[in-house]
Amino acid sequence: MELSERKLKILKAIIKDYIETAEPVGSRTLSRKYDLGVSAATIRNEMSELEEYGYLLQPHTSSGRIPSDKAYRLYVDQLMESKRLAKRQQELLRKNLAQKFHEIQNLLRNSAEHLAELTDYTSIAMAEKTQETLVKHIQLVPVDEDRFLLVLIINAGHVKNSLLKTGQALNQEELQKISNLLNTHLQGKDLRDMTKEQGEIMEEELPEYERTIRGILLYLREISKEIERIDVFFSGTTNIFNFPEFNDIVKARSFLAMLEEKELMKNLLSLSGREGLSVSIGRENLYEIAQECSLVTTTYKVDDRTVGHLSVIGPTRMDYSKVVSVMYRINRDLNRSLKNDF
Amino acid sequence: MELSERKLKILKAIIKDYIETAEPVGSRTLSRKYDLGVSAATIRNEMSELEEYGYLLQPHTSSGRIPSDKAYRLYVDQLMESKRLAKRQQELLRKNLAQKFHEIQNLLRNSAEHLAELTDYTSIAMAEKTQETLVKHIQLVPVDEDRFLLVLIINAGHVKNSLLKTGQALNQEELQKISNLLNTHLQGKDLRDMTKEQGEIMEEELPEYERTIRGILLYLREISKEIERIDVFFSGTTNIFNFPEFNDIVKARSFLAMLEEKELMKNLLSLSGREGLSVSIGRENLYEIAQECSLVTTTYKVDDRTVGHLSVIGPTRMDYSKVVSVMYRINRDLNRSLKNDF
DNA sequence: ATTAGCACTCTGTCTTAATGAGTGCTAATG
DNA sequence: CATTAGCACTCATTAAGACAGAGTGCTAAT
Repeated sequence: MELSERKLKILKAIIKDYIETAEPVGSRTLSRKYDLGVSAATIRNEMSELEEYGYLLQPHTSSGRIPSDKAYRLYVDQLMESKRLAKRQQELLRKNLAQKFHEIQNLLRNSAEHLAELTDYTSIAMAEKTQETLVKHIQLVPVDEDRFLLVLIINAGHVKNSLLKTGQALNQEELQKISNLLNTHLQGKDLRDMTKEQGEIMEEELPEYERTIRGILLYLREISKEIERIDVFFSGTTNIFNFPEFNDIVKARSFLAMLEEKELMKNLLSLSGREGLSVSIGRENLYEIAQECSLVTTTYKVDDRTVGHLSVIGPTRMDYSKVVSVMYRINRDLNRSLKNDF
Repeated sequence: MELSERKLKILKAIIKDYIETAEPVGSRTLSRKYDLGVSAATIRNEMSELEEYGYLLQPHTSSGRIPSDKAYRLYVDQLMESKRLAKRQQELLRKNLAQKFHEIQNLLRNSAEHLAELTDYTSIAMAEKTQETLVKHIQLVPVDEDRFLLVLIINAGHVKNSLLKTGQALNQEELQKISNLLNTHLQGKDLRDMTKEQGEIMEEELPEYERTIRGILLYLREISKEIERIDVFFSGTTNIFNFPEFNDIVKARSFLAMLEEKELMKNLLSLSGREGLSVSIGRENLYEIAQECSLVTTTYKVDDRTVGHLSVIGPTRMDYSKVVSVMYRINRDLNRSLKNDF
């Protein structure tokens, strides 16, 4: 079903107006505000047809019309024009680019903060949990008489460390000996598979360090849970109060409650964005609470492994043009950083 | 100015009732609901005097009265009785205790989550920024052909690490040589004082590793900023929607906006809690936006150094008795964990 | 000193009426 | 024949007025 040139023009005007004002738009306002070259009555007829086709909705019989999810989809895919970034935005982006980060989490978190400031919506950063937890390298580093630092490098480039108590005085050489033992036995093994037997074999080999080795094994098993923790950051959560659709305390609350559900957010982002930049609008989102929102999500990879998502969430009446433009830029910058630094 | 027995009894009843209902309480309700042994008229007279003394406020001429900050202060210091924890709470606390954490941040974050669930208010966890950033130990650990891991231990027990590129192939022995060099020159030095000259001296000593050393120095200077980052976590932020005093969208918004201001929160917590458990009520808080809230804050130390705060924030009409009881327990548990594990 | 009775105050809620933006339909127009 | 002007009708929002309910302060009685 192809829409006529004129219908597209009218639809685009309606969407633009609604994005701007959040008010249902009527035929008269439209003809007065935009130069469409036809009278209000004609627009009325066209609008009526656009409603039949499912592009417009009428909140009640005698009100103006608002765009449907279908209309936004058409708008995002075909109608909208990319926006030039404002000076203020350009500058912020330059700053974002200039900083250096040594952990992907911090990089994402920082970008999320800028993203929220640039778009005036709520931004979400998510550091993807590690899929595998294979031991790559273990190193014990001396600290005090009775403490040492265990450094654990996992295959995916993740590093974990922790101060552990020895229970016995150990010098650097002894620690190195234990490190070597651990590496020969555990390299390539999955953290979740640290069995008791594993420990016993090692303890037999260096029985004088039995207690220390046992402590380490215990720690490795515990840490595997911590590594799988999902990290989700937000910025600009209070921005939603700017939008009349969330002026209702119940709506605002359920929006914020949704953000607090980390598991849900994780799935939402993973589902919404798989490759590059993607937009999911209203009911396209699988979760009901998110169906009055739209998400623009970018996905980041290092060596073909997804390491994180960056996302903007707002009402379906979102300034897609602005958001997409900003995210394209951030996406480009971030990918550059990731390539260079990780 | 000493309050009579009867006045105290009435005041306590008013506070209890207001904490429960959030409605200004009048003399009739009071005499009907609580067994005070005197008529409504007498209560009226007493209330009128309590108002003169500054313990009660009257929102408008013909309404009931609400407690002032002064009244809450009296209540917290002298009137309230500690509450026994409910079964549900006991259980959650046991769970909280059972988990092991290897980073103070995670420990605090987790406790904050439980705290919010237990009290039905908003909880805040703050990991205090490190005051000093003196190098305690540096260790380089081999990873790939072209990458190694730098582990940095700072005096306060903080550990930072990062994957760095060598720019040249380095084996374990060579890395150890560089580690030793770094330790002899940098131990005890402040991270913020890493000067160029410092680097040049070291580069002269091992000129063949010039590039690597330069990279490390650069990293150390950068990381000093990251270490000072404040970490603030929240839990139960949407709980405030349960309270009628935040049913106004403007109030709710400004509350949430306050939480987003990390610097402000940091100061608020640091000021509010210095030792053990402290309560700051309404206008006792220095920041204006926090003056309709009360904070119950606990402070945590390791080796006499403040490492974090845990706090509950809610309306001044807070169930102090419940909150204080819960926090005493968490405080005890947490101090135990800190003593054992850090 | 305490209490019952009463007039008065203020808020919140409900009803009603007025306003205004918008629609759909019909008939006129180029 | 597509377009447009005109008109009756719908629905939401807002303002004003009426009313009930909870509370107070004061006075007089106990």
